[in-house]
This record gives sequence, structure tokens and C-alpha cells, in this order.
Amino acid sequence: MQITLKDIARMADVAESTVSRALNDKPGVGRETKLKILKIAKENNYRPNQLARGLAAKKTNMIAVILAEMDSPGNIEIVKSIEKAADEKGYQIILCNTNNQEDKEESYLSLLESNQVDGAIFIGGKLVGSHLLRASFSQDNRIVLVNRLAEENFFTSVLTDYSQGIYQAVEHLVEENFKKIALVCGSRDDLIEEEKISGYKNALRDSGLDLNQELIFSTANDRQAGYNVFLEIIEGDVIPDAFISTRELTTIGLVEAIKMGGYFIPDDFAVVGYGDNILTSVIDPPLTVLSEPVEELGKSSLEFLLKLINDNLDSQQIKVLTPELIIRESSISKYN
Amino acid sequence: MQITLKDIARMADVAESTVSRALNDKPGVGRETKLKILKIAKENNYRPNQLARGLAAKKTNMIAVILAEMDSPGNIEIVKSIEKAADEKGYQIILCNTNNQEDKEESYLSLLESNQVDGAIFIGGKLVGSHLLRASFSQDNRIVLVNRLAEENFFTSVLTDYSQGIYQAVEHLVEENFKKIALVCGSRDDLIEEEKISGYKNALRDSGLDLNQELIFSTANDRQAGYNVFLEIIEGDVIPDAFISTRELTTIGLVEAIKMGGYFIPDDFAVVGYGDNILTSVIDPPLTVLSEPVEELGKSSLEFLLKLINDNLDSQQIKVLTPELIIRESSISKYN
DNA sequence: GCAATTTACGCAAGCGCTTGCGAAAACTTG
DNA sequence: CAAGTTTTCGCAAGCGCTTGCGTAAATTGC
Repeated sequence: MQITLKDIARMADVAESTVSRALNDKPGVGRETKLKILKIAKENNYRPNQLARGLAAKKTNMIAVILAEMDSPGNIEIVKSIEKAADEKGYQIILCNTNNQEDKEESYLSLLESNQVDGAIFIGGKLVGSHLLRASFSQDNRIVLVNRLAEENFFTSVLTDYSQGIYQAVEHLVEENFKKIALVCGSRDDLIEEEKISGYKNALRDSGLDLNQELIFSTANDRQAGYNVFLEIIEGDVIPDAFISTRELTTIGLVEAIKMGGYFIPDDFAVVGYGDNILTSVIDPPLTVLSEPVEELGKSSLEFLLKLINDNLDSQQIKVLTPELIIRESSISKYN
Repeated sequence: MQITLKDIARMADVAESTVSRALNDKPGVGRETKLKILKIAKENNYRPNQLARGLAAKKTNMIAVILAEMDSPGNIEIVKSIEKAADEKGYQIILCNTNNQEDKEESYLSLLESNQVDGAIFIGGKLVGSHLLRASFSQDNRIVLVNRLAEENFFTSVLTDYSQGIYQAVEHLVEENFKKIALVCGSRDDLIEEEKISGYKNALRDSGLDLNQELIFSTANDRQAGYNVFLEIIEGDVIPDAFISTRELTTIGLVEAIKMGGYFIPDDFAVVGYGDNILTSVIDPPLTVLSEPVEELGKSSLEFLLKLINDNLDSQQIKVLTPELIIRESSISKYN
């Protein structure tokens, strides 16, 4: 049997309440007694039952990080950053992977609703809406969204400015003399994808290039999808000379397909990928990428969340971070 | 305020105990009443407080998965497999990343000790021993180790047979006519690394090759370490013609260093890497790898754990799985 | 050295749930 | 239809902790 508060109290010959206060560093317990209690607790390797503690105090010091996809190196970096920040503040994170399944998202949300965690951070994923919304008003929305646009400005969010990022990418490609720039993004019912498209359109306009709807593609974020989209593209009516591929895994597949087709990067097709990670840097040729401020995304999201939790803020806040364009071989025109 | 069991009981005009039994599908509640209770609970979107439930029932249906490194794609795959299996059994996992820090490992162990989780699976990482051991006898060791060798056969474990894997790799390289095969592994105070070395030695012996201690290298598992080890190697006395690199990230760095040095794979150096994942397949040239049975590792570890938890088994079990050699360009001799 | 403060501690209720046990109600059976 | 059996349900204790409140002890001030 586990050793409990009561046991410690008996050993120290004080009341349970005193032990509790001593252990939690709360006022109202004398220096002597406190030391004695701490000593006994340590000697007996006492571990408070966090369930009981959470139940009584209505606070668990755990937060849920709900991840749409674990395969994405960028997301993993965000998680690591959150974890680091949480650790410093005395919070533990519990990581939940939804694999882009909406029902799992809902089921993980019940961690919040059933008080197992003090708050939740959602990383990526589509906005499904209904259940999130519901949760948000049933609870006092201790929820932060990372890289996910909500329909209403309902949730505190930390966002990467994809629009701005894509804009930069187009600009860069135009400077390198590419003229037919294709955009490969995710599902169009995802608001964040519309953001990308809007940046793309703006940049084309400002560069005096024509917009061709046929050069905008939507795919899933996996390797095969990236591969397939290229096959589709080269059989299409209008062949691009450059790609902006905005999702990590898709980009990998796309590059493979290009090479497999006997084409060269950047000679035949320039490529701008997404995410400054080991994948995009290892692939041949090294990819020019839009680099997400992963560290900052994680840190800020945690800070926001703690503010929501502790200060009981109910006003929502939004922070927008700009990605950085990291230029490598894959987008440098040979004929420049 | 959250709606509670008591509320439901009042609304249904029955006792709390009846509601509890109805909700948990336990016998002793009439069909009529049960239906009524379920209906009311659903209508009110009732969510049991899992803390209270865990406290009372001494069971949380959550298990901790404690991960030594999140950067490793292989580990991520194992986690996903565990998660899938857990989901089917009605368990939720909470993922804890230690970043190879022993103290974090200990702190996460307290999730177990403080009853927040019903069991824990450790993936990878060194055996530190002391605290794990301590935990194991304080609790009735509801712990499963994946790819981690314990000093005593104390814990239920699921292991990849590295020795056997490396043996295969050497054999393959020998067939391809490589004669000076270097082994790049992790820290030698890790028992599992000794396993690798033992497989390496056996294979050399059986192939009639001389063992040269200078061809065994230990490094951290990151890209830079892999890079550095190659620099070190080519300045050494004895230059290998092939590498078996047993850790994912190290392998990437090693390959980069080889290419950066102006050498060719496999012409100048053959490479056998570790882990059949996107990284090793995307790199140029595609790497021959030892492929871990990630799916199976995850699945079995969960099964073992549930057996420990539910059947209260105290006997430890060990399952050993053999990695598969996937042959790609990086180890095919041109002169064969 | 005695009243007024302050500090240290214990009491007990309560967090939301589970579960053993006993009583009432609903069924059997001959 | 009475006695026995089974089913349905409520009572109450308890899981291990926190916390408001009240009182006793220690401290201060003059």
C-alpha cells in the first residue's frame, strides 16, 4: 500500500492539514514543524496522490497538448518547446495524438472537461468547430490554438502568418525568374489553407503575374499525396516551373516524384518547401523552406494558456508570428 | 460549474450509487432505471470527473509512455502503435518526453507512483537503474521496457535483437566484399549498445575478419555527432570501407559528412543505417537499413502491460523481436 | 506582567466518485 | 398464497487530499 498524507501526519504527530500545508509551502506552519514534516516525508519517499490533490484543489498542474499529426517534425519541435516552458512553470504536459481524427480530438477534450488537466493546447488540425465551441462555453475556455484558425475569434491563438510566408516565397521565386508558380496546400475546407492561398494571390498580383487556378492544388499531408500530385500536375494543361509546397510530408513526396520523373531541381522545377527541419535539409537538393518559428510558437502558446488558467482571463488573444524564408539550392535559378 | 453524479442522481430521482452503476454498466440496476439515467446523463452532457473516479476506483485507464527521445522517427512509430492498441482496449496514453534526462524520467515515474496512471511503458533510454528499481518494488511493477536492457531481468520487456540485426548487417557487407567494417553505436554504458557490439564481434569472427577495436565508435544520437565521428574516423589510423550506424540521427550526420568530404556512397564507403523511416529512405543514396519491427514492439508492449495491470502478474516476461535488413543502394558494392 | 496581536496548529467538511452491505420490492415456486 | 429467491436500489463509508475557521500558544507592546 502506498504511503499517504495521513501516515505522515501520524508519524510526525501533527494533523493532516499541517502536513498538507508544510508540503505545499503554505503559510501557517512553524519552521520547526515544517522541517520535521519534510524530513519524514522524504525519508518515507512520500508521493502525494495527484488524483486526490487534483480533486480537492481543482487543479492538476497538467496540461494537454493535442496534436493533429505526430509525423510532422515541426509539430514535434513545437511540442518540445511547450514542454520546456511548462517544465519551468511546474506544469507537466500530456501529449495526445489525434491523427487528424476529429472524434479523437473530442475524446481528448474530455480530459479538460473531466478536470484531468488544467488546460489544453491544440496544435494544427482543421477547425471542426462544433465540439470545440461547445467545450469552450461549457468550460471557461482554457484552450489555446496553435496554427489553427477558428471561425469566430473565440479562442486565444498563436498563429504563423502563412499568408505572409507564402507571399515572401512567391516574391523570391519571381526574383529568381520563375513565372509559373504552383501552390500545393492542404484541404481547402481548412481556413488556414485559405490563408496560404490568399498570400499566394496577393503576391502574384503584386508581381504582375497571372493567377491560374489550375496551379493551386490541395492534398493530404503525406508522402504519397505529394508524389501523386506531381503525377497529376505533369499531365495537366499548364505545367509550372516552380512549386511552393506548404506541408512537410507532401513536400517530400513531391520532390521524390520530380526526381523519379527524371526532372531536376531547380533546373526543371524550383521547389520551396515548408519547415526548417532535418527532412527538408537532408533531401537532395537541400530545400529552400519557409521556416516556422517553432520555438516561439510553443513558448507563447504555453504562456497564453497559463494566463488563461491563472488569471482567469476570459478575453481571447491572438499572436501572429512570421515565418522566415531560408534560401537553399532548390529555388536558385541557374539562369540568373 | 461542472455537472456531477449527484446532479444526475437528483434529476433521475435515484441514489448516486445507482447512477454510478448505470453509467459503468455494472449489474444491479433495472433496465428501466438504467435507460432513464443514461438518457438524462446524455442530455446534460455529463462527464464523469476522472480524478474522482480514479481516486475511488484506484484505476485511471491511462498509461504513461515515457520516451527517451522524440526526434527519433522509429520511436514515434512505436508510440503510435501503442496508442492504437491502447485505444482499442479503452486506455488512453499520456506521452512523456525525457530528452534522455534521467531526472525527468524519475519525475515522470511519479505519475505511476502517485496513481495518475495505471502503468508505464519506457521506450529506449539508458538503464539508470536505481530509481527504476526502487519504483519497481515500491509499486508492483506495472512497467514495461521497450528496447532497453535492464541489469537484472526484473522488468517485463520487449526488445529488438540488435545483436542479431548487426550480425546480419555485417554478413551482408561481407558478401558485398567490404572488409573493414566500422560500427557506430551509442554510449557504451548502455547495455543495449554492448549487445550491438557483441553481434558485430560474432559476425566478424564467423566471417573470418579481424576485429579492430579502433573501428568501434560511440557517439550521441544526433546529427552533429554523426558528422563529427566521420571527421574523426578519416583522420584515424585505420580507415574503414563500410559503416554500420545504429542510430537514426547519427546516421544522417554521418552520411552528410561523407558526402561533404567529397566521398561517395557506396563507392568509397558503404553505409548500413538504422530504422526504415522517411529519413533514411529520403537521403541520397537511399540507405540500407536494419528495420525495427516498430508496430510489433508497440503492440506487444501494451499487451504485456495490460496483462501486468489486470491479471496482477508479477512474473516478468521478455519478448525479443528480430530486425529485418532492408537492402538499398548504400551498401551494394559496385565491384561485385 | 497583562491585554492585544500575531502565529501555529487541529477540526471537520468536502472534492466527485465507487462499492459493500442491507432492506425493500419484484419475482418465483409448490 | 406464503415462503423462499432474486433483483433493484439506497445508505454510508471511504479514496487521499485541501482549506476555512476556530482555538491555543507564542509574541508583542506598554
